[in-house]
Amino acid sequence: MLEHQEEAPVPGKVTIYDVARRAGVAPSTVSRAFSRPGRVNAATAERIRRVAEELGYRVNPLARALSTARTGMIALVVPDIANPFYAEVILGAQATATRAGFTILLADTQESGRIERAALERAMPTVDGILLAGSRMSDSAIRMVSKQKPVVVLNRAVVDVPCVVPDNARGIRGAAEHLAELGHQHITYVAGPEASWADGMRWRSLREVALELHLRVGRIGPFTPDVQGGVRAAEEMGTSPTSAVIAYNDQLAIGLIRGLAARGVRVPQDVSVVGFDNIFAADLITPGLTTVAAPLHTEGATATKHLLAMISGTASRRSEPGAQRVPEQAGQAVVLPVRLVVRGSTAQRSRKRTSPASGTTRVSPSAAKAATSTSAGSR
Amino acid sequence: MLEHQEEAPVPGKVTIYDVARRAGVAPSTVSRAFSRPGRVNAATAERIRRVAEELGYRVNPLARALSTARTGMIALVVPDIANPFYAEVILGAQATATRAGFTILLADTQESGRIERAALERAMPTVDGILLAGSRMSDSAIRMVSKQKPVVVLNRAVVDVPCVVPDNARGIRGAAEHLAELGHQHITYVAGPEASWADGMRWRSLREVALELHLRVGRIGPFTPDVQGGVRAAEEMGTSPTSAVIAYNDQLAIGLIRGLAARGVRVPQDVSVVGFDNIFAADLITPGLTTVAAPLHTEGATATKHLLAMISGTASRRSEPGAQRVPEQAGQAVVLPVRLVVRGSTAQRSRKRTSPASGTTRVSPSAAKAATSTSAGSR
DNA sequence: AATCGCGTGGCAACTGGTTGCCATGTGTTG
DNA sequence: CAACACATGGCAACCAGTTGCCACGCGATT
Repeated sequence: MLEHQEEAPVPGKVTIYDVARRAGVAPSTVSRAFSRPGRVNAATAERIRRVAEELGYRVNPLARALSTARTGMIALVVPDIANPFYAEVILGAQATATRAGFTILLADTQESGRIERAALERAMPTVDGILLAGSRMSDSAIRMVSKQKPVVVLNRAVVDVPCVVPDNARGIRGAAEHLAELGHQHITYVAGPEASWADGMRWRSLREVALELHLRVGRIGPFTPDVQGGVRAAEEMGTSPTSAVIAYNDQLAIGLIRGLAARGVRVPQDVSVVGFDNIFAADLITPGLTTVAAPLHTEGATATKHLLAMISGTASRRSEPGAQRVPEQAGQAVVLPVRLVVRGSTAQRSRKRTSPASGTTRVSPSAAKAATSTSAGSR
Repeated sequence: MLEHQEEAPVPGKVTIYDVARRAGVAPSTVSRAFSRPGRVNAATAERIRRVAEELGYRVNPLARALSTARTGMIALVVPDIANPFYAEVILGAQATATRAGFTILLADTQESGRIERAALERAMPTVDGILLAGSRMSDSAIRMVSKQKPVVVLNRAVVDVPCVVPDNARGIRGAAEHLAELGHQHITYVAGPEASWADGMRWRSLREVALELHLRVGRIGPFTPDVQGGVRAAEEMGTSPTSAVIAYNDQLAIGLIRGLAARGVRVPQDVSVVGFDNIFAADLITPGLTTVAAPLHTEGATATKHLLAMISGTASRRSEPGAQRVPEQAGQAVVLPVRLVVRGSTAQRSRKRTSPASGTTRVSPSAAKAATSTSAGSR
C-alpha cells in the first residue's frame, strides 16, 4: 500500500543478496527461506521475511526458472480464440491454472498447423507443460512434442498422449434419437474441417447410430467451422435438403439456418437443425439452436488438472525429459459427459415435402420430456 | 524433420557450450553469432550456425532474459475472455505481437480489480510490457504500474499513460443522430458497470449530443455488461419504455431485446435499440442489432504496436524503469474511428404509444443511406 | 567422556546466456 | 617501415537464483 519503501525505491531490483546483507545471513539462506520452508530456523526465516518485506523483495521467476527448470507457466494452444467454444475452454483452464499458481501462455494458431508448430517452437522452452486444444497437427507430431514436455490434448484422442474429450458418440446418439423421435428418417451431417479429429468421430458415430435406429444418413462438406461455412453448406444443400440436419458445430448450424432462411427454407418447419457445443450464441438466435452441450469449462479445467499432475510428477530431477508417467490410465482418454439441449430449431417432421411412405405423425412423449431449455450463459 | 539428430538426442539440452566445443570457438562467439549478427565473421557465423543446426541447438529464452532483462513476452490483461469483444482485441494484439517475435501472456481478471492486481503481480517480472484492456483498477494504480513497466491502456483514457480508445463520442453521436432521423425524441441510455470509463464517456457524450439535437435522454443502470444484465434492464424499464434505447454494449442490448420480447414489447416496432461494439453475435440475432462498430481488431493491434515501440525505446540500458518516453504525444490517447452499422433493431418511430405532439413521420434520406449492413465476422 | 546424530547456516558450483574489455592479426595509411 | 585503425575472437564477470556438500554446535546416547 505504501508508495515508498524506506530504502528500496525500485522494487524490481532487490535481490536475495540485498536481503542477505541486510539480514546478516548468506544469500543461500535467503533463498532457502523462501523456496524450502522448514530447512531454515523458524526465527531466522521470520527475520529474513521481515527484511524482505521491508525492502520490497520479490523473487525473480526467471532466475529461479533457470536453475529449477520450472517456470510456472503452461502453454495453451488453440486454433481460434474468437471461437466462443475455445473461449470457454480457456476460461476453465485459466481458472484452475491460476489457482495452482500457474500462468497461462496463450497461442492462437489461426487454424494452421504451420503456425501451431511455430508457436510451440517459441513456447516450449518457456513452459512446464502444454495444453493442445483442437490441434491441427498430425498425431505423430503431437507425440513428438509430448516426448519433450508434458502435454494434454483436448477434443481429440491421440494414442499414448493423455487426452480429454467430450463424449462425441453419446452426444451424436442423443441428437439422432431426438430427431428420430420427432419422426425424421433421413439425416444429413454437415462436416467440419477434415483435419479435425472430432469431425471424423462425430460422423462415424452418426453412421453407427443410424444403423441401429434404421435411419438414413448423408454427408456434405467439409466446411470451415464458422458461420460462413454454414452459409455455404446451405447453398450446397439447397437442391435437396433432408428434413433433419446435424452440424459439426454450432457456428456451422447457425450459418446453415441463416443460409436456409435466405433460400426460403424455414427452420424448424421445413428442416430441423442440431448443432454441437452449445456455445453462448446458440441461445441467442431465433429459433434457439438445439445442440449437444459439451462441458466446455469443465474440459479446460480437467485437462489443466491432469497437466498439472503430470508436471508435478516430472518434478523429480531434471533428467528424462518425457518420462512422466501419466496420472491414471496411460494414454487413455478422459471422456466427459455431454447432454442434449433442446431448443426451437428442431420440430416434428412435417408431412408435406417428405416421401409419402410413413406419413403418420408420432407424438413422442420422451421428446417432450427432453425439451427443457436452458438459460443463456451467464457465468 | 529428422527424428534423431546425430549426437544430440535431447534437443532441449544443447547449450552454447556444446556448440562452441563442436565448432572450435568460445561460447561467447556462439552467443554473438546469434544475438549480434555482424559482430562475428560471416564464415565463422555460418559454421556456428551449421553446427548449431546439426546439434539441434535453440537459445534458452530464460537464460537470455536473465542477463538482458528482455523476455519477449507481453502481458494482456482482460476482464473476461469469454466476452467476444475482448476476443477480437486479443486476436489483434496476438497477431502483431507474434509478427514482432513476441509472445502473449494472457490473464483474465473476471471483472475484479483484486484479481487484476494479483495477476499483474505475477506477470510483471516476466514481461517486457503490459496491455491493459478494460482495466478495473483505479487510475492511480494504473499509473503506478506504468512507472515500472511500459503500459498501454485500451478502452480507457488515463492521464500520463498511453491509451488507445474507440471514438466513443462520435459513435454515440452517430447513434443518436440515426435515432433522431427516425423520429425518436426520447432516448434511454442503459448503463454498464460503474467502474467502466467507457460507460461514463458514452453517457456524457449522449447528453451533449442530446442538447444539440433537442432530444430528451434518461438513464437506467448500472447493469453488468452481459446478456443477463440486459434482461434485468428490460424488467426495470418495463413500466415506461421510451421509443429508443442506446445500450452500453451489445450484450446488454441483446439481453434487453430478449427481455422486452418476453414482456410483449416488440423491437423495432415498439422500441428501437442500438448497441455498441458490433460483436459477432450482433449480426446473428433477430432482428439484427444496430450498433456502433468499434475497430476491435485494430484496437488490439494498435495498442500492441505502441507498446512494442515503447519497449524498444526502453531498450537502452537497464536503468530508469519507467523512463520510456511515449512514442508520439505523451499521454495523449489514440482515438480510433468507429462507424454505425444499421440493422433491423432500429426503425421509424411508430405513431401510436407516443405523445401526439409531432405525429409527422419523416423519411430521412440519410438514414436510408446509412443502412448498409455488414457481413458477420468470418476471418 | 567419547560418539553419534541432527538441526542450521555457509561456501561454491551451477543454470545458460550476454557483454565490457582486451589481445591478436590484418590491412591501410603516412 | 612504422603507426594506426579496424575486424575478430577470447576471457571473465555478471544476471538472480538453487542446491550439493561440508562444518559447526549442541543435545542425546552408551
